Amino acid sequence: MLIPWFDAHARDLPWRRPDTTPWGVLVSEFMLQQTPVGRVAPVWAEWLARWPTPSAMAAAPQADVLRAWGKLGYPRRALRLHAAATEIATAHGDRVPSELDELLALPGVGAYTARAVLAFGYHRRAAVVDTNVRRVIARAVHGAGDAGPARTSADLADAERLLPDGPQSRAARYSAALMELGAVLCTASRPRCAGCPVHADCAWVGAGRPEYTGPARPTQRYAGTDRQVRGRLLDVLRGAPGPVPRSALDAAWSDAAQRDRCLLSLLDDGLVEQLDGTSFALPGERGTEART
DNA sequence: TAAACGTGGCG
DNA sequence: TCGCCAAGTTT
Repeated sequence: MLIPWFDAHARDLPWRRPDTTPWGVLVSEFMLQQTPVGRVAPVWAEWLARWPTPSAMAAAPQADVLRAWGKLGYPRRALRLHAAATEIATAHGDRVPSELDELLALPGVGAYTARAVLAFGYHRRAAVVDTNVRRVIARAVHGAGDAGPARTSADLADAERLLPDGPQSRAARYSAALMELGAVLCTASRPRCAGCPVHADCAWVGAGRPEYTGPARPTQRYAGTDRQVRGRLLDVLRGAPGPVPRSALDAAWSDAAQRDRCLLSLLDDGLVEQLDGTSFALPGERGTEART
């Protein structure tokens, strides 16, 4: 019932097209780590057109990759994807690995992304546990109002137990369907149980849809945080055609102590390079003259 | 294990 | 307006 529903209602996302390569899937999964589908789609298309293979991306300077990443957020992901591309190009013959342990060894690839590549890139039997699947399992299997704190190995075991027997491609499709269910129907707020293909078997519905009772997720602020300051600084570098003088970065945030601390952390993360005493640039940037 | 890590849309 | 939330990973 879940797969037929998916057959009929799956969103037409660009990375789901049949001609998408495992590399295309890997790129999409990096971008989708904490960034909504709607913002990823246009950027993903540009990336695949520009860098259709891992080696193509590996050949690009990090600065180009960071600019192309734009405002997707968490730019360390762009650096890790570039590093993964380099490793795939040099150590895997330019082919995205199709073994779980090899995928997990790539920078920026964790339990979710590795299995997503197996399922969506290679149509292999793999349980994917993301925020959507965690919520669906919490409700449909355990009758809870929502997923509480991470229970990583238990969720993975639950998800694996749900996978249908038979061809691996069918289990892979089931994984996609489970995610889709959480993304479009079994949503965090106001789930649309009417029209849910597993409504009749849902433990949460069976229990009368009880409220979530677990601990509240810690609310994370953004305004005034180092994350915002780092974002501002990086935005200056992305927007400039080349290296910028320190004064350009100084203008991005008034609190000098916080600004300096954040610049140091960006340098430490490899997201920014210092070219000389007074000029800064995205890593791998060509050109040496600072512009005002 | 908890905290850090960007950004923007929506109710 | 503002809190919530979005296909996580790393340290």
